[in-house]
Amino acid sequence: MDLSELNSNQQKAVTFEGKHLLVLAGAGTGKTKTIISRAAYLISQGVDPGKIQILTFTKRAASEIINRVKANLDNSQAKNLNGSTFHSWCNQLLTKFPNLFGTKSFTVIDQDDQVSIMKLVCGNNYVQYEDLRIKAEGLIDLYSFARNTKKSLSDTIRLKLFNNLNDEDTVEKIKLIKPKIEVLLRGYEQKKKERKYLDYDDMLLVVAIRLNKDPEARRVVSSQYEHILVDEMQDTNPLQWDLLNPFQKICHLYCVGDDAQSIYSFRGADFKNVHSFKERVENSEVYKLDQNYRSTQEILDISNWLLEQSPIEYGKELISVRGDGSVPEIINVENEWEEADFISETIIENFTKNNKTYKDHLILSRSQYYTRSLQATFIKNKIPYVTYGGRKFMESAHIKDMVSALRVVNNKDDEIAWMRYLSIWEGIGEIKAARYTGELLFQKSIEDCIDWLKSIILENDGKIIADVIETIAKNRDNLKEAVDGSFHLMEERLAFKYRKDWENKRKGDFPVLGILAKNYSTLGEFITECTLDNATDINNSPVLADSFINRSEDKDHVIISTIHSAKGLESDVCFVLNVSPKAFPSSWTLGNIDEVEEERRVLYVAMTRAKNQLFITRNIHSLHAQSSSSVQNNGEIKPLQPETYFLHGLPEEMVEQSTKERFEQAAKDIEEPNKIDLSSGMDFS
DNA sequence: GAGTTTCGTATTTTT
DNA sequence: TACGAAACTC
Repeated sequence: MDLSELNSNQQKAVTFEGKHLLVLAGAGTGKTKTIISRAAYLISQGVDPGKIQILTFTKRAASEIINRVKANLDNSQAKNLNGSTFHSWCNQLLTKFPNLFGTKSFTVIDQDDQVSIMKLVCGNNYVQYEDLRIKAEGLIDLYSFARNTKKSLSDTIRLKLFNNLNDEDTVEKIKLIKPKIEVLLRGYEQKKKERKYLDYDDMLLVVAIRLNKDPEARRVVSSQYEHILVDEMQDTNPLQWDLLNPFQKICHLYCVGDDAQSIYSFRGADFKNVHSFKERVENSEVYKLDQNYRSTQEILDISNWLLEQSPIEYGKELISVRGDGSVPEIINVENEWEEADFISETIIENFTKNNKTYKDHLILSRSQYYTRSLQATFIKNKIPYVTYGGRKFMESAHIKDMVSALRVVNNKDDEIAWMRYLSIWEGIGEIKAARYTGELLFQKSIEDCIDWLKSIILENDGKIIADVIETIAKNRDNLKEAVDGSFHLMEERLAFKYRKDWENKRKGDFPVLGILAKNYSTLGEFITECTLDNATDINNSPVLADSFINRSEDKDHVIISTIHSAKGLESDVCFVLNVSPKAFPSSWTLGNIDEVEEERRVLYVAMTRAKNQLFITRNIHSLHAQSSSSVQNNGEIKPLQPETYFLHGLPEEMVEQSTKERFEQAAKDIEEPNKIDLSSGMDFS
């Protein structure tokens, strides 16, 4: 274990000898490096790698950390090191100790499934649902938020639906709708129980509750772990804290985080939690890292400036070890196509003339949705790219269809899966599917279900409906065969259902699913892992790394990422898209201070990804709208306040506005925002 | 009742 | 986009 590459503060943190530690590390100060070195250090000190558990929020972060620890040591030394997301860790515990947690057999459901169940419940409780203008999605959001933050339903309703107002009028309104919402949420819980479903939050909750109240459970689990290493501590929510808390009695907690990078409050995270670490954890220390190794000083200057404008005191000033570089540039564009053109041109120029690779470029967007035109432009210009944080493989409709067949074999009471599976077939719509599902739930075993299917729907291609299930049931021990065999039977129907983009988009996913399946020995494991593991980009999947698909790290391509998915990433040249009024902060925040400040941190995270060059694009039309007023969708005219734009008041010398000719006029307009402009910001296209 | 087409609408962020 | 609801046809 070589400590010479670490500075003295990092060394101090890595070789910490006390019980528990929180490392507060600003952006680019070596947070990931510290956690990696810590794991390697512990192993080199003789700790059994199997007794170290690294916890992260995304699968990618987990596998990256594990891989880098391995690279740090002789490969075999770190072989049993555990790294997983909070959810997949809990799943391991639930599977490993089914008796302890009372989880003999269960099906993990994702958000789509949650919504499907909630829709069923709303249908059954029309009286409550009728005049409640909340969609099933909204109800699930409320439910999940309340459980993650451990807030009461009333408080959650106030916070989410009434902008946290507390006046008499609001209190009355809440009193009125709360009982209705409660009936629906209880209905949802009932359904979950009946069908043995665990949603994402349940996975954490079941483990947390048991560990907190049962010393025996703590004893059993404590024999498994000595050190828990937590990445991105600022993003933990009260529920996750409940999960970690019991471990302070039985393990060493080693947490790293940065309050200025907390961007998950929508999931219940509260960055102030890191501030109370010392009070909540006995025998703990807090260390700080503040030397930035990533970026040039100019990039840190604008990032520091952004944080200074916040009413929240972060007490943070990043200082660059690397020194000066070039000033960040703001590119003012007409529209997103011009934005896309600018980025394409810059990348191509860097690639052909400036000796840079595609990989040196990172493009960050507030939302996945916004990168559409950019992706189109990249395709046109033949710029290779990958996206992080996009639609997920396992979430795509055709894969879910196939998985629904696997699910009913795994758990024949899986109502949602039966509905989906039956609806695939010709002649079966919502009504018939519901009727059949009702019958199937009465059957004792999957074999009975197969017999029932055969007996009832032999006409048309009815037989195939049973055959698919039978094929899977027969191949429970050979999942690849189960997938390939059932696909063979379903292909014709699926090809028809998705005929619009079957050949070039969907068809190829099924062999991939088969390869994924090969790695699992039981259906339950496979289904659960697929649900939890956002086996997102197939290129990056550790499971597929050894198969025919190359790993994305080996290829050269631009990365397009949402800012949320970009934590931990860094890049030579970084573009932050559409930093315009009403986008930063988003008009969705409605001026709610906590949300606005979170948006500020989102932008902060984005800016601090850049090593040498930071490009910020923005739309000139929204700048004009800024100085006038806007018509709300209720017809009300609401004046916009200039200070609700993060870059308002940015000192001129901190950035360079684009010098390209076609941007010059725009730059002038920004200096004189009140000038009447005939192209008043209305986009008639 | 099922299937098809069209239209509209809403799209922050993730496990 | 892309998904769902509504409108239309069989």
